[in-house]
Amino acid sequence: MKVGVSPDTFPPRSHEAKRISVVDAAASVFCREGYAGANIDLIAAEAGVSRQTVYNHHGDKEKLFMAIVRDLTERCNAGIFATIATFPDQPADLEADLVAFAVRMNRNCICNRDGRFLRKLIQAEGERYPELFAEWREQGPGRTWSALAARFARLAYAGHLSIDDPDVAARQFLALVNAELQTTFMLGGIPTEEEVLRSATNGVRTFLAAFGRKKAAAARQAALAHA
Amino acid sequence: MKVGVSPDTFPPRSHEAKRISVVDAAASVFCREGYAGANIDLIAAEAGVSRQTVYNHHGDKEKLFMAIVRDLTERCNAGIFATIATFPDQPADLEADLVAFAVRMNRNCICNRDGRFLRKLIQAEGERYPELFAEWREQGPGRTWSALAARFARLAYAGHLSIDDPDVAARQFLALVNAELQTTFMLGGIPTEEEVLRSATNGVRTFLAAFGRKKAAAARQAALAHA
DNA sequence: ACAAATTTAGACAGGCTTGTCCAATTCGTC
DNA sequence: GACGAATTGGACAAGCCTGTCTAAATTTGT
Repeated sequence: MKVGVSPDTFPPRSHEAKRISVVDAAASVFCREGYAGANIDLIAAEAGVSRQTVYNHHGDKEKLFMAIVRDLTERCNAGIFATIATFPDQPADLEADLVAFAVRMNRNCICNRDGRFLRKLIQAEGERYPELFAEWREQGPGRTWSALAARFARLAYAGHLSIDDPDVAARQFLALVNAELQTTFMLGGIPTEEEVLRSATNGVRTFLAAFGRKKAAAARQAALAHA
Repeated sequence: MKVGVSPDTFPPRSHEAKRISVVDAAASVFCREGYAGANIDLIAAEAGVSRQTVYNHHGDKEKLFMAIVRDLTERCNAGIFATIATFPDQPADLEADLVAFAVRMNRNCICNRDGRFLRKLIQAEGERYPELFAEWREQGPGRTWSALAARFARLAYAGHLSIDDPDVAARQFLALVNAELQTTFMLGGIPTEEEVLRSATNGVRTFLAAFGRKKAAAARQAALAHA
């Protein structure tokens, strides 16, 4: 929208800076206090601006909330796709590469500020704003899991894995590498680097035991036949 | 406190009935609206009592909230341990029995009213009441996972599974059988019976591919040696 | 049927929050 | 240095919510 001869300078500099400041503070307060408990005065104070400035920029408590969610959704999706782009398509050491990928995924998308905030807002207010979070649902998990599934399918096609349903495998991969962080996530905490690494290591090990090419394939076929 | 010759009849009947009614309504409203957004008038109306009765029984909004959380925690833990007691220690058909167990676990503990409510309250207000939820953390996930790990260890000892670390296996089991329900949980929804069954089936299949006795053991050892 | 306890509806004060308005001040730009 | 736009602090009305109080109505046990 901002079309001008000299880009990025037309709107006054600190105007946009304050807007960002307000958005950041609002995300933090909405997360901490919930929608009803979030207090515009507190947001303004935390952003270092006056209450009137908050209203000037975003008009309304509800509009402000919507802006926050859209902002977080956009940034999180961008981060997730950027990280999926680093998927090890041609792994040197499959286990080590997948562990590293899982750690990146956690650090850059799930444990970082935006990820934690968006998750909490969705959990807390998702039912109240269906249309807002339906957008997230389609753009986020839907596209993300497909993209990840495509990478796993390619890895299987190249002979590194033995996978029947790449979509299922992708979801299970994410579930496994986060298996030991659930309690921490539940309480809104931030796992340590070591916890993230251990959960990813254990998760990838089990994932490869199930989907690895070597001998697991036989066991997997046996299990399927047995069912 | 209620010491009497004829137990359970000393306090008037509908007194306790109203108390339960208030607790149920409060759980629902706290969940839906968040702590700050929960409105005592609405709780009273939803419970079919007057506002004053709510105050007579629980004294305070915060005390009421505490009572709700304690109540839910207690009931959920009881349900979880009751369900763990149905773990297939001597499986006829390991895959089918584990799938059935996973479905029971989901239906009776995670997807039911108490489970969904407690999860949402912990996520939303956990940081605000650390001592309250610390109790849950120790009594809930801590003891639950240990108990489940013990069952898996017994299954491995009996030769049905090949497990190195039962605690890790137990957490991964739960993560796998819930892998496809994450998005639904996140938005507070209730998965259909079919979704629960499919997620459990896929999860158990992968779990057995990784920890099953037949040939996966060899693959697992290979993966370990390779790391 | 009686007496005690509980419940109810409504009014009420006190406090907090949202959103608006306005005059004074500061900031960025020419 | 001067102009215009943005920001500030504060006051303000309106509404909502909590928690208390009261008198009337209802329920309970005997």
